[in-house]
Amino acid sequence: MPELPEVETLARGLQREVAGSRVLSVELGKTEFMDNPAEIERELAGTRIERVERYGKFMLLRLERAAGADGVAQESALLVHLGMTGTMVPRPASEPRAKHTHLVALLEDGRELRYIDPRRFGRIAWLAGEKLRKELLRFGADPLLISQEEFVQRIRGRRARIKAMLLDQGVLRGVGNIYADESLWKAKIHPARIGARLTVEEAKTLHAALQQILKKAIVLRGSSISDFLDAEGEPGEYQLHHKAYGREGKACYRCKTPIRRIVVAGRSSFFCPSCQKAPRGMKRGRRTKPVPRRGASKVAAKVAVGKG
DNA sequence: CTCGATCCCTGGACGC
DNA sequence: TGCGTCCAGGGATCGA
Repeated sequence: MPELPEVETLARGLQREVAGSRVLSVELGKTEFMDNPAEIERELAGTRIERVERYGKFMLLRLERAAGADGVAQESALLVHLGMTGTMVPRPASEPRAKHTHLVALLEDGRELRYIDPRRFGRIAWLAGEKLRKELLRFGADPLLISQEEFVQRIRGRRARIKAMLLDQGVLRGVGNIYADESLWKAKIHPARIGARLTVEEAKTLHAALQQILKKAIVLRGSSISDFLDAEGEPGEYQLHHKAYGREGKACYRCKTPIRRIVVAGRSSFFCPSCQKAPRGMKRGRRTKPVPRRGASKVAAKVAVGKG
């Protein structure tokens, strides 16, 4: 699945391969996962891709500035989310198109930039000006840029489970299931722990673990799980370094205890039951056991208005 | 606020 | 070999 390291890898590849190219024409396949297919086709055709960058799990194809409805030039971009199985690759136009190719942008040098996505869990949108700005503001901090202080403050400021928080794109943009589990394993924190109950030390450790893992994964060009390939068609290698994700029943690399899989925040969560101690009140097997909260009355809820 | 459930979708794994 | 079934999972949405 493309998460931050995979998207970063692909965005860097596309920056090398297609930045500066002009799009001559556009062909669309299945379009129900696109925000506004007609607009995408119209706006992309004839424009120039100025640069490609990563934003969370999105790739941003920054486009040449063009006049908006009011005649004033505004910034615009094609937002591409790869979902579970999406990829975007430049290929010679003469090469047969892969099955599930849903967007094809013909470039002036005779290549085509192709978006391929069997499951269509991805998203493609064209946005400009204020709409673009507002869309980007929906997302939280970049996990590679967030300071330790801010990370600790955010994590400890909420009562959601840490796994859910790591996956919440409004908190951190770009972390998905693999890297959430890997960083929690490295930091020795159970995925079902409540964020607000982490110690400052634990939160600091998690911040460091997350950044180290993401950086290493980028160096190794991401994890190739469901046939992820970079812009050159090469698989990543980080999947060979996974310590928790996908290792149910296998020995923990630290203590030999078999790795377990539970569902947290609706997602498979792999962890070492020995290194990553379960929070109190969550003993084995028992799910749906909410921690009783003192003082969380309706009165308190009513007062809690007017907070961002 | 936070939760779980449900839906979207296809391919791969598995059982017979 | 060829079915049918189950499952994976990011994100939107909805009800609790």
